[in-house]
Amino acid sequence: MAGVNKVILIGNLGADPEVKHLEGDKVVANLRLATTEAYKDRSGNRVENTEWHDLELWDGQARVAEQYLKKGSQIYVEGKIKSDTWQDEQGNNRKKIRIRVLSFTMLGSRSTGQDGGPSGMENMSGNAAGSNRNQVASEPSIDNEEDGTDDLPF
Amino acid sequence: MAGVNKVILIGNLGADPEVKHLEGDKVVANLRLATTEAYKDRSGNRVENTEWHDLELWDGQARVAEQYLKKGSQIYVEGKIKSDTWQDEQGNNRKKIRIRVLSFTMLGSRSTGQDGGPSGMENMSGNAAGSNRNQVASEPSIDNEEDGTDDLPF
Amino acid sequence: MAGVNKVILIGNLGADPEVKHLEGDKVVANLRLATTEAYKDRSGNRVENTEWHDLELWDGQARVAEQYLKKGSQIYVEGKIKSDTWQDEQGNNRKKIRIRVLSFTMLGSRSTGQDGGPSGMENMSGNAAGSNRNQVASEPSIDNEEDGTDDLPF
Amino acid sequence: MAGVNKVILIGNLGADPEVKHLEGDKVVANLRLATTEAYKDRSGNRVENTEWHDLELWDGQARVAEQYLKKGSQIYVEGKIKSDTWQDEQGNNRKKIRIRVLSFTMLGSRSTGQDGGPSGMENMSGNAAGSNRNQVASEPSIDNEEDGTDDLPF
DNA sequence: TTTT
DNA sequence: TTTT
Repeated sequence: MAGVNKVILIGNLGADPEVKHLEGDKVVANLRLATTEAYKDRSGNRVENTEWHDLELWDGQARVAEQYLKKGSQIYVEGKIKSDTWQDEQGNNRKKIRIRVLSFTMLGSRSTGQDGGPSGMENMSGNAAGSNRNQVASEPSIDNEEDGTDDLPF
Repeated sequence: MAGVNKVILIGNLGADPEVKHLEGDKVVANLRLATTEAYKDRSGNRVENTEWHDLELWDGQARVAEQYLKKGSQIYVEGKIKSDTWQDEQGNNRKKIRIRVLSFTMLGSRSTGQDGGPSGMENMSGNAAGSNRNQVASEPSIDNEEDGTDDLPF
Repeated sequence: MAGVNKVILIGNLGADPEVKHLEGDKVVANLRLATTEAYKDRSGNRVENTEWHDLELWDGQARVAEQYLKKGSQIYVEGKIKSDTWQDEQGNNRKKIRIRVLSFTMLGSRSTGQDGGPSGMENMSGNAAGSNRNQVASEPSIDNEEDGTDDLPF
Repeated sequence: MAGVNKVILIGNLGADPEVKHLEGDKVVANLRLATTEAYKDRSGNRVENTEWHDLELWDGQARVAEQYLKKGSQIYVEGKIKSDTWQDEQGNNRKKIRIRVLSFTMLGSRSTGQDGGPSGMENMSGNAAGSNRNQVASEPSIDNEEDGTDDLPF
């Protein structure tokens, strides 16, 4: 008991978020995130290795993702590992792992303009994504007033 | 903007929690936590190095700590670095750093049953302390003022 | 570029480590780790949810795991997500995710002395598994061949 | 025993790195890092709160910091809390906390030029700072094959 | 399949 | 001041 299941990622989106608006005001967003590491192999050659992660966000987080993230966005993500299991057509047990995102933050979104002034976006995203509210998160089917309006950048 | 300030500790309490019940139902608990690392120096001798951390817990967390933690308890802690600044008697600027605990979990409390106690204890603590709260985050049915006013203790 | 891919787990082993000694002195250990979270559903009922993780350890770490871990052991794990992909018999693309363990620490091994064993064990494991190595990592003045032999508690 | 002392930060440098080259090829860099969180107070007003951290890097990390970081740089940092204690002029015991950086990564340093091609810098920093080598930390003398063969199990 |  |  009393387990810990925590994932921390920094990477870039491989595509725009896929967002589904479900009944009852529920929203889910799926993201593909690439984390790349680089190291030198035995011969001293630089090797790059990219891992792709399937992220799942709900409700407030999903709405923020829909609005502010797009292909290429660099984000910091905090979440947990979550597996879905099912039987495929052949009756084999299958398992798929997703990262259930509990909080995220946009990175490096300095509005290109070195000092173009606050685009507002970063702040809003910062606020909404809630790097610091990462202990808060959102349960899909749950009225999640913690962050409440906070997950919504308005 | 959009920062991350996260601390993860595993260690043992150097003393029983110090708990203060304030007006307005607020509670604050202060803990001293030791994290010990061991390594071998150049001569191959084992060296131990202990770092002491000042932890601060509020309200729900503080109450759980008061009830279940004591000197020697091993815990997993998640929180953030928080500095207090003030002027000392000589008028010098002083600064003290504390870890504001956002969640914790009791470890290794294999009911050795030192002194009995409800076997359900770990669960309660696990649940209440919310090791899982931070993964799960929102307790559906629980008034979860966490970040709310909680970051502003007064 | 410059990604982060980090996993932090605390849980219990569902079985003894499976260890394979390969040619060339290489060793790999596979562990099944359960992380359990508890929360209350909308009706206020306590719900437990367990996630099973496939861990993979190499060489020094694997040897320590082989020697000191067993079914039921509670450990802290730090690692990264790593996917294997292949084609199954039907020619479908398949993917399996594992946690590549970079360090681990035994927890709560308060020598209840289930079956005796060297009381110094925890230290050795602590040292060897190197939970602290990853925090210590490089000591400025120390020739820190990293994980090298250092992962071996001898 | 077997403690964990881990700090994860994302923020911006308040000033250029202060670097000291010591005898014996040792180098130490000190950084001031700001992590900002934003939340809404009880009245719904947006509040920003900035925490300043004193970071300490050694050798390889210090050299990379010296070369690539400057005031305003956004970085991801992994390290541990480390306290220095001493007596001040009045004979009072004083304590100062620093974050000993074990790895860092530059963020958002997309060479402004959307696709200006690899400036090289990011890669180098990525490689050197070793977001992924973050369990490894600074190799005094660099050539950091640690994970090297280790990530390649054969 | 663990743990409480 | 903890723990091993």
